[in-house]
Amino acid sequence: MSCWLFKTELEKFSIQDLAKAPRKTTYWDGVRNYQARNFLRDKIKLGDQVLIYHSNAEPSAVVGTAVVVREGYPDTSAFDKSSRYYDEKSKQDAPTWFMVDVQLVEIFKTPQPLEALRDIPALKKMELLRKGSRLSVQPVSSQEYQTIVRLGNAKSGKSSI
DNA sequence: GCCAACGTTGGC
DNA sequence: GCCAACGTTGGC
Repeated sequence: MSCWLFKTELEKFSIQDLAKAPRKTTYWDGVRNYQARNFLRDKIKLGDQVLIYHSNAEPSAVVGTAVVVREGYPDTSAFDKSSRYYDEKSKQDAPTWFMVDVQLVEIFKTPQPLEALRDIPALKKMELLRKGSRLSVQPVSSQEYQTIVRLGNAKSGKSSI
């Protein structure tokens, strides 16, 4: 069982959109970075836990959790000419891009803004907090995951640590 | 296979 | 909207 963090731009797809989706489940399409693709295709397994992060938000924050309900399969948006994620190089019989399906677990009572996470010693090494980090699908240690979930479910941001 | 130019991400 | 950091592309 592994833990991950998925970024999404607030205005494109939010955790509230996920909550409204049928069975609170969505395919995580549009990832167009090879390192992130490799995680989606090879490493992310059924039942893995996912932190959902809103980027380009006020403030940008980890806002909840989801669980992987389908492992990597071809990202069909790459084949769709009308999609903003269309990629002519990705072929049906040799897809370049992959996606997984995730189901909402919970929306945090207390979203965890980037700025606050930077102050938490247990998260010192977290990929999200590295300068210049842009990876939109990234591994998270179980300790980091648990730390953030505990804070997210607490009534106020910092008291429980 | 180097690297400059370009495009994108994402915090601020 | 700015721009730093990063990834990708393509000429050579």
